[in-house]
Amino acid sequence: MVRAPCCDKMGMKKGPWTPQEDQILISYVQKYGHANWRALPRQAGLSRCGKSCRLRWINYLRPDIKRGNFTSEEEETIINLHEMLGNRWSAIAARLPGRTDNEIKNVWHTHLKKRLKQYQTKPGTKQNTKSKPKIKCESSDNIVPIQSEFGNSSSSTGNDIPARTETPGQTPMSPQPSSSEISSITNATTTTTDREVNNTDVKAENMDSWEYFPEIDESFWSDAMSSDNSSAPLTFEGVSDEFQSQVPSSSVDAMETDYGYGQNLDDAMEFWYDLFIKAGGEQELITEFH
DNA sequence: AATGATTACAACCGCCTCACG
DNA sequence: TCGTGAGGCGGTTGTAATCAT
Repeated sequence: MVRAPCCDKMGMKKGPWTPQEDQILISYVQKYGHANWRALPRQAGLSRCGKSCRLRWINYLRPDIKRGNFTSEEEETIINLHEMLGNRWSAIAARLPGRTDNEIKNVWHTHLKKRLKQYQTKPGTKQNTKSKPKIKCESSDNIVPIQSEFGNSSSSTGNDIPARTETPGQTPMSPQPSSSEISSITNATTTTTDREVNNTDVKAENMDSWEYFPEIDESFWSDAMSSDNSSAPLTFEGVSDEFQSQVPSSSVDAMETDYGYGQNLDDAMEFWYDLFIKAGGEQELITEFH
């Protein structure tokens, strides 16, 4: 089914929004809500299509939007979530309050991807056999995976990194990144993040390695997908006893709260993957899903 | 100061999913 | 079951701002 874009309608304005249009949209949404985006512009007196109004509201005008630069902690979170979720920007945004999928997508493409690729392509960089890039963090023993193969992440554009020279206030790009350089990418050492949990639990065993997280290949996901039970909640009993023994029940409770546990297969996969990562366990400990 | 290159980000486009009749 | 409309998502583009030469 092919449908003409709604903005093709005659008279629909395109391009940047004016402050007046913003004010009209804000006033209308605050007064009447946005139950029907398609009807909204006509009712509000805007010469925009509903899709444009929705986008403007969600990405810019919402009162809970957090403006300003991303913090290093937020960037680290994006990197970690992208490692797990791939280009599922809305899913990543759901875990970053006040940030939109569009904003995260932009910061990924303009900042993070290029920086990570810079490190990835440097010869002599220690990588594992599957060439998954790893970044060594400021505290010397904090190591974070940057991209995964199964994440189908956005490194396929083939664009070269521009040979831009360093400028004040800009993140330097040297062939062998120093710890301070790396910290500009992943600088959270005191917040409660996934990686911190990992650090606490696992880092002592991996002090000299670029392998921070255990290797996970695609069989992890294919095993899960092959269960073909997308509507059934995945139970804790669906994971091997050996893995269960590694995970405190309090961790499971907390993760269930975060993930809306059992809603669908994707959620459950994320749930167990995160749990698996936090536990610092070995891949083979998750062998089947119910 | 001029100009071209690069970056940052708002906005658009097309496709997909889901609800509903 | 199928067609349709609407919302949502990810990819891409347009352009203003910034920087380097």
